[in-house]
Amino acid sequence: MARLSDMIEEFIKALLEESNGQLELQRNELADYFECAPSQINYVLATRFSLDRGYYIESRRGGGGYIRIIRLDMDSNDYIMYLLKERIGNRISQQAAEDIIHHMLDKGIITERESLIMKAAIQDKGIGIPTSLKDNVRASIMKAMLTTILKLRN
Amino acid sequence: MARLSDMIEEFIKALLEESNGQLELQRNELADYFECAPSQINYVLATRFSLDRGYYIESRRGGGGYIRIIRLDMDSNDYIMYLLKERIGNRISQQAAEDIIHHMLDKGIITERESLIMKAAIQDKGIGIPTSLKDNVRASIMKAMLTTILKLRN
DNA sequence: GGTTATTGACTTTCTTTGACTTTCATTTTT
DNA sequence: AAAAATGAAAGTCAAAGAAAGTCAATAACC
Repeated sequence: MARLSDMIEEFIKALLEESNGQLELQRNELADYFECAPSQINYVLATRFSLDRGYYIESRRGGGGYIRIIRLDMDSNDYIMYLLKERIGNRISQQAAEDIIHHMLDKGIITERESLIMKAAIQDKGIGIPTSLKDNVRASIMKAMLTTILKLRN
Repeated sequence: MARLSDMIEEFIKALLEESNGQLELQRNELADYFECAPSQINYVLATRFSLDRGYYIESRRGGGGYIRIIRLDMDSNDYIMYLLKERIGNRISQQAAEDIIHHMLDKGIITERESLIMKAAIQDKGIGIPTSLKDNVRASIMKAMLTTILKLRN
């Protein structure tokens, strides 16, 4: 039972592929095409095309409005440095960490197997301690793994 | 009069047979089919399709949700099963964990890169919390990663 | 009597929808 | 020409819907 959101995600990714990582679309048009509420498009953008997943969104309202989706393309080493120095502080949610791992896989920094091992390591369920500390422990683990990956690349 | 749980177990096993050891199902659908409470399905999964018995379960909630059941190849994975069931309890030292990872690398179960990522994830330094809990957290993480690897080797 | 099954109420997670708001461009009034 | 009205977008947020999870109470079976 394919989810609508997944179909829209695939559709947008195919368009991005064709158009070299950047595209503009009309929210209502797309909603019409998929016969859904316009706000469904926002949901897909928020959950599947977030910054952590490596996309940047710009838009404009009013007549002639649009939504522009940009696939970010940073050098992999720079990206990992950015994650270590800026993105991950001393706490990070499971969702955000998963999105980052997803993105690293997308960029070919890690293999699929590696991505699954990493996701296992940062799971709430995996980290068996008080919720208040989970995000902190997760941040530490994530940074330790990223540091290792960075080393591997140099 | 065979017990309901046994019937459901048989049913799922037959499906697994047909589908080469991996299948996806809808909890409510199956519960409807057997005219039982949905939570009965969870009971069957917990008691008959546990990791101990060689199955791995994944699921997702919400619209388009599912339950995925994966039959693991117990024979070729007996070392990992041993680790999960016997060797690693609810605590493990960094040294012991590293030894295990090293051994898995030696046996060709994981790649060198994977071994380094795993070691990063279970380092004392990686896990930034009170020493008293470190060994417990490490055990959880280790088991989560091993479980994932089990699935990968299927 | 103790273990194993079954059920149901409640919770959590993820998705979809719709009502309402904001922003911008164009057209109409004054 | 400036101001006001209109219409055409996109944004927000909360409610409804669609699954699966949890847990404790009861029931059934050795």
